[in-house]
Amino acid sequence: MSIQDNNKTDNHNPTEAKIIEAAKYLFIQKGYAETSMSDIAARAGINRPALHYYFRTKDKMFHAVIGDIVSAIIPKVYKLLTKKEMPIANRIGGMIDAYYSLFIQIPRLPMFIIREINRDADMLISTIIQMHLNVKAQNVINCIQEEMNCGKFNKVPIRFFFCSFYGLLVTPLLMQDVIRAVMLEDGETFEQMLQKWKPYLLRQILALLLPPQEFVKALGGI
Amino acid sequence: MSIQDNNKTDNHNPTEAKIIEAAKYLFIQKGYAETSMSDIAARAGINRPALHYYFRTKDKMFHAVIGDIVSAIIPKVYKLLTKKEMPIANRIGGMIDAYYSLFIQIPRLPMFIIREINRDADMLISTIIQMHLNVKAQNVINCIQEEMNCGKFNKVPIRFFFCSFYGLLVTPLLMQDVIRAVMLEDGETFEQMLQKWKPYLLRQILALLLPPQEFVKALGGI
DNA sequence: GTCTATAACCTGATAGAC
DNA sequence: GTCTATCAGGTTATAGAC
Repeated sequence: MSIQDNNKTDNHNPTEAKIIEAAKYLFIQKGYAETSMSDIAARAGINRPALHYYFRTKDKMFHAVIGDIVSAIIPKVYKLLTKKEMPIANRIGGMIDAYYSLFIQIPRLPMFIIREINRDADMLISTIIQMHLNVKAQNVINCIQEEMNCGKFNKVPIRFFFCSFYGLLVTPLLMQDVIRAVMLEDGETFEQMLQKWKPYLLRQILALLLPPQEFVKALGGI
Repeated sequence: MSIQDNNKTDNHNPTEAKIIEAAKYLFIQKGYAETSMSDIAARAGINRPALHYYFRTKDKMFHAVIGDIVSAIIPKVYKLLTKKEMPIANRIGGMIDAYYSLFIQIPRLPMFIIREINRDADMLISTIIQMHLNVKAQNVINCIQEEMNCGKFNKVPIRFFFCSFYGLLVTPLLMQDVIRAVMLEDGETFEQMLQKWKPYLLRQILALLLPPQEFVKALGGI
C-alpha cells in the first residue's frame, strides 16, 4: 500500500503511522461504510479505544486519510502534461503510464474515489480546494486550452476531455472483478490486459482531440 | 423509479410489490451497506418484522431486487444492435439513446452496478447466468464479431469494445455529483450536458471500430 | 399475514485506571 | 500514551400474540 509518503500527517509517532496505513488500506478496499473502527484497530495491531485517542471520530480519521490519497494523484499528471516540447501522443502516453503505475499498486483506487464521491461529493471537493490542488488542476486545464486556441487540438469542452480521459483510463479498473472472472485470455494477467488496452485508449483520446487528418497521421505512431 | 415491470417477482401481493419497489429505490440510491431494513420498511409503509416475513434476510431481499434491475438493462441493447440494415453510427446512436433514457430515470444506476460488482462480483455474475442473460449477451457479441470478420470493423477484442462503450457511456453518470457541482455551464442542466456529450462519445467509439478512412467519412454524419 | 416485544449483536465513542 | 470496562444507539433477526 503506502500510496506515497508525501503526506503531511505527523508520522513522528510510529503508532499513528501504523493506524493511518491500516485505515488507508481498508477504506480503499472496502469503502467508508463497510470499514469499522474495529477492523482498523485489528489491522493496526491495537484496540479500538486507542484509535479514538489518536483520531477522535471515524470521520476525522477518514479525512486524515483522504488528504494523503488525493495529494498522490494530481501531481502525477501535472509534470507530464506541461512538457510542451513532446508530441501530444507521447505526453498523453506518459500520463497513462503514470496512472497505470499507481493503479497497479492500488487497483481499487479508482473505485474508492468514485464510491466516496457518490457518498459525499462536497467533502471531496472541499478537500481538494483546501489542498490547493485546484491551482495545479487549473494549470493542466490552461495547458490543454492553449493547444486548442492555437488550432492544434479540436475545441473540445474541457469537461468532455476529462470524461474521455478518465472514463477510458479507469473503466477497466472499475470492472476489474468482472474482467478477471470472464474476460482474460488463457494465462493472461490483469496487468497484461491493461497494457494491451493502452493503445486503444490512446487512439480514442486522439480521435477526440485531433482534427481528422492529424488523427489519421498520428495513428501510425501508436 | 419502477425500472420497468418485466420482473418475475410475484407482484400478486401488493405489499410485496411495495417492498420491492422501496428496496430497489434505496439500494440504488445508497448501496447495500448504507441501506438498513428499517429504511426499507419505512419507505414501504410497513414495519421491520413484516419485511422479514416476506424476505427472511437482507441478503435474500437484495437478490430479489438485483434480478429485476439487471434484467432491465441487457434487452435494451439487444434489439437495437441486431438491426443489421441500419448504418453502424445510427445503431450505436440508438443504443446510447436507449441507455440515456434509462439513466435519466435512474441516474445512480451505473454507480449502483459498479459499487455492487466491487462488493461481490461473483454474486452479480451468477445472477446474470441464472437469468440466461448471458445468452443474449452472446448474441450481441456475435453480431459485432460478424462485422469484424467481414472487414467493416477493425478487429478489436470484444472486451475492449465493452470497456470503451460502457466507460464512455457511464463516466458522466459516475462523476455526476462533481459535474453538477463544478462543470455545468450557467443554467445548463445535467441532462442537457449528457446530450452534448453524445456526439463526442459516438466519435470515439467509431474511432475505435472503423478503419481510418471510414472513420473520417463517418464524421460527417455526426 | 401482520403486528408487538424482544433477543443478540455490533457500532462508534467515553471515562478512568495504570 | 495505552489499556480495561462500559455506554448508548442502531443493526438484523426471531418468537409469539392477534
